[in-house]
Amino acid sequence: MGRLKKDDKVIVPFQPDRHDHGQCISEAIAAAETYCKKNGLSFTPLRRQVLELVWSSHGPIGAYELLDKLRVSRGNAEPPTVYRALDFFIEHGLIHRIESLNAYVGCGDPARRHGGQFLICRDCKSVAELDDIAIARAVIRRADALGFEAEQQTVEVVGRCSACSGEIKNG
Amino acid sequence: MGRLKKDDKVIVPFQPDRHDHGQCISEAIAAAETYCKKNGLSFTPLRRQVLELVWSSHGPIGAYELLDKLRVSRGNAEPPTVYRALDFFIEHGLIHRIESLNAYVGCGDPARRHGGQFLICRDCKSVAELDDIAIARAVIRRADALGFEAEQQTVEVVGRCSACSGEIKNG
DNA sequence: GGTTATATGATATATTATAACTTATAAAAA
DNA sequence: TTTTTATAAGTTATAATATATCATATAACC
Repeated sequence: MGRLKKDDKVIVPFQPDRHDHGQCISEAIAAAETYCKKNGLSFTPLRRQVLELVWSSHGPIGAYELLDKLRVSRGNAEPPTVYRALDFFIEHGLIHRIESLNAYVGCGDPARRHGGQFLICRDCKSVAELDDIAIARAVIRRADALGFEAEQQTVEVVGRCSACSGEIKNG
Repeated sequence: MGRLKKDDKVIVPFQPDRHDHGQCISEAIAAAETYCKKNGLSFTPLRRQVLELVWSSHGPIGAYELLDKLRVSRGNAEPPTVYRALDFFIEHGLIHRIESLNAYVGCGDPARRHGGQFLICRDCKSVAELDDIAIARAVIRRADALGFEAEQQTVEVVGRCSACSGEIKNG
């Protein structure tokens, strides 16, 4: 394995079962609320609820799965309700859309502007979000060499996480 | 601007109007046919036609747009016809799917195995495919640092191509 | 030629997302 | 504080993308 260098972060690591999930969610919601307050964005009850649902899945979740969960408390919810909330958060960097899964995940670091970088385990479906500046820079460097002004970059890597590849080796 | 180094390629550059398109298509089809022959894959008339249509758009094209074009000569074509052909080519690396656009492009270099790296111009909608080893390596390095076995990586960069950003500067 | 595998045709339906119009709520201006 | 304006949410309908399934045809193999 390589080593982590400064400037690199694993925003959301692979450890779905090894943390206090409830605390994880409430911290994310609090951070989002703070972020919205600072930026004059309205953090409505509906939006809060949608964000909580996204975080409580703690992995990518689809819009319609989200809608089902939302309907538990809001029986009348319809697709636009969910999509509007998702769009709002995506626009402000609080949720990322994973294109290759048509699914959504909470962003662990909304303050720092970044494109999405995801490691997606094809076995356990868990997703780790990165913020790897070496990758981002390599992208910008090449875009620049072609006179292309890069505004938003998305990196989605499919493979096997350490837990899942370990399972095969061991079992 | 930076410089291009060895090992780096621009597979499909931004130059939608500056090349012999007919030749470009026929070369791609010929390359695909050769590739299929070498690998024991059946390059049927239907598949050939779908691949031609993808290449003739010379930019990302959606499945249903493709279906419409296919129906000009095959009035009975239905979605599965298009999706099967697309899936076949994607599986064998002859077509890439651009996730953020739900669209498909011909791959200019099927022999060399690679994930998709795309620069997508938000103004003129043109797409350049890269095969930048520095980017790919940066991704693999970080994945490796996390014990993640990267199998397939996709990089999609949205921004403005040189022609479009030039137009603004000049006009 | 008969058997098997592969490809395509055809019908139906699933999944994901948005348009457009209405009502409610909040923020700003008068 | 009423009016105005902007923003958010409710509601209905439909668009856009993709797949499941079963039937038929074609190619490859024995």
